[in-house]
Amino acid sequence: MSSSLQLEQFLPYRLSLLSNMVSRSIAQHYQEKHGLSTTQWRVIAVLRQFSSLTATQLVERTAMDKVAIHRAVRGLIERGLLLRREASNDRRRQWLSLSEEGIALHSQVAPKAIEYEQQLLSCLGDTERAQLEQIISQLTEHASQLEQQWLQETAEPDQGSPSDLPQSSVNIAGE
Amino acid sequence: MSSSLQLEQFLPYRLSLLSNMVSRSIAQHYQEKHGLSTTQWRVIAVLRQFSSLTATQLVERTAMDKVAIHRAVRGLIERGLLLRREASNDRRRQWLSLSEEGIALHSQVAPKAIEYEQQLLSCLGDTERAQLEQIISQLTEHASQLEQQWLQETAEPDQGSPSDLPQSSVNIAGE
DNA sequence: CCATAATAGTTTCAACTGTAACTAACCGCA
DNA sequence: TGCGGTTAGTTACAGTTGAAACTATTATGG
Repeated sequence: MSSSLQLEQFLPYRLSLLSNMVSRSIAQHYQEKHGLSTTQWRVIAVLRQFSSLTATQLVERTAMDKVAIHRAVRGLIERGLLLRREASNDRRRQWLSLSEEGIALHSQVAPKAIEYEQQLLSCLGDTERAQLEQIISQLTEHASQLEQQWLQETAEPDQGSPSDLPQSSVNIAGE
Repeated sequence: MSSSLQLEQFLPYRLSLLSNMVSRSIAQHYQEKHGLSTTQWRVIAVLRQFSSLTATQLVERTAMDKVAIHRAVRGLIERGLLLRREASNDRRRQWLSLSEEGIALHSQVAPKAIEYEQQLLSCLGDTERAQLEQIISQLTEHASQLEQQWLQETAEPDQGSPSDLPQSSVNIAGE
């Protein structure tokens, strides 16, 4: 029983700390030097890979919600970093792609991001990196399933069993 | 060279995805069932451990900024979940502690959080869990150092060497 | 075909968040 | 004692965020 946790021991909390720190570090760079939000940078990164996507496809690929994508895209278009043209077969859709300037910006920022990743990982050996990759994949997939479950549990409208699954009577947790 | 990354391969992005998923799952529960924000829940969790802390100590222990803590605390006091009394020796400070109701609430939420952590980790073997713990610790410490560095780099007001450390000329990155 | 539903993108609004400024209390040293 | 500097907590404000409503267009099925 690894019950009786403290906040500092609690995996979700530690993950959140780490992730925030990492995000802040990189965001620092592209925000202050290039005036990009995180969402905007993600849009650019994804469009560099896929050349041309619709907003909905961006939503799928970046795991951000459509309002966020909309706003990011609007800002990028205003700055001339993105091009937009209507899809010929469906006038609701519009294809988005990087402009020359967008590509140029990407090639300024991407190396920095990669550099950061390298530096971050430099504290791990090759084996550890492989383990990390593997573990994150597993956790992500599993967490995605759990999210569904927990979402439904919460959504249940009636009494049923408010606190079934009597669980360790213990101490803490965060996040 | 692990250059030429795609967003889905980029560690900071993957970390962010995982962390958000995990946070959302748990937050789901204490937000919808108990009307607690993440910060509020963290405050409760920490105060359950330490019985009595000042706001400043909470800031240190939760890694959230003082305005966030202030607002969380105010909300909790209004709901009668927290007690506040002025420190005798320093009238600026005030000791915060859980009320009976606060403790009761904690004992409703904590098991759920622990249960979630258990479920999440159930997709890993014992070895993997140990590795994960270890790697996260290392990364967190290292990331904390890097954050300082990158912060300074950005803050540098002059030209100096805008892009020293010529790095892989490559492809992508997110976040 | 027309009516209904679904989808893509956009707008609105209210809540949340962080930065910076502010107030009150303490500290230290002359 | 009293004045600059520091610290604890609070407030104000401006920017960001997400849920839900809305518009325009396309798909469906009777």
